[in-house]
Amino acid sequence: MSHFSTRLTTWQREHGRHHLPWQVADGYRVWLSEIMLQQTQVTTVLDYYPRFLERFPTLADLAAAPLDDVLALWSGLGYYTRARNLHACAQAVVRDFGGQFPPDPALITTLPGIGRSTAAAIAAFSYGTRAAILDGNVKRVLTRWAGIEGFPGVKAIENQLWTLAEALLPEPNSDKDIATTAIKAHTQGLMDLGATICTPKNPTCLTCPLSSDCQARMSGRQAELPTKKPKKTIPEKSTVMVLLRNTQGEILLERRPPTGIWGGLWSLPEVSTTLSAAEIMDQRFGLAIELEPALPEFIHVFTHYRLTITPQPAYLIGSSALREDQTAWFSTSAALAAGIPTPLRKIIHSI
DNA sequence: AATGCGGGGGC
DNA sequence: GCCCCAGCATT
Repeated sequence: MSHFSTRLTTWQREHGRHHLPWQVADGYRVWLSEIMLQQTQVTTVLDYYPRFLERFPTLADLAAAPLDDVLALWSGLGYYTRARNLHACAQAVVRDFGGQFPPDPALITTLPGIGRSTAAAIAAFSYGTRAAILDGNVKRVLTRWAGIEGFPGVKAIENQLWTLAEALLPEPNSDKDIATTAIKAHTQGLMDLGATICTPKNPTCLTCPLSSDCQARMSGRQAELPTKKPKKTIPEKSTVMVLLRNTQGEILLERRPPTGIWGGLWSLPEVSTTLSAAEIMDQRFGLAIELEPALPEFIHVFTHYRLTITPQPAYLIGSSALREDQTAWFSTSAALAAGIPTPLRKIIHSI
């Protein structure tokens, strides 16, 4: 029986994915893909990635751009801290590393938005650096192959998986080209195996290069491993979003605080109930408004809570003058082109 | 060590 | 509905 990594890399070269747009030895493109792919499926990223690269062809372009432009292109992708860190990271790479990612993962992890696994992926794909990744795919492959019980999100299990991932890396090779090629095929192989063979449900073990000594397969525990995340009931929340339009049909948007949900995005002002909407809008923005009938409420689901949103249309009575720079009037087309959360996109499309 | 942070694909 | 996705930062 050949070594784990030998079987994996051989399989990857024959059956793995080779035509994803970020499979290039270019630190900028690799990094961008890795950030977009954090907790986000390949099919989703395939939609955003080319648009982003078209607007920001180089890392220097991204570093020089306004954050708002970055958020606009990230709109709908979620986890918006990633976009803010992406922008800050581009500037840090220009400032500290002359515009190129260093090949050492220990240096790469110091950059904003890049943790241990992402740093290893960037180093491995860009330079062939010998470093282990540990994403959702790898956790699934390794817990099954080694028969590791316990939710992989728990620190002790995760540490165990990191140790195993390191131990399974291809042996160092004095031939630099052989070594880098092996690292790339190994790293890509783990991801490809998790995505196409060792899937969460109904893994196709018959075509898996690791099945002969896979502990889960040998004991028929493919469905039990990896151990599921403990379930928790998610809370229900509700909000009223004030859809205020001026005489030109523009919408009042407010920039959200940099941290918390939808951090840094433009969104509608929120109030707790429709009853207090007019009063709050007067107090907070100095705007006199008149309410219209509320639009149908709808539910927006997050990973950690469900939010019932009531869109509350209103029109302006007096002046449209704004006293804060965190608020602004947007035409509907300008709003759709800005960094806004998905529910607001939905509301604008409904009016 | 646990929690917050989006949105959607796929079943 | 439910599970989970090329995780990280913060507490």
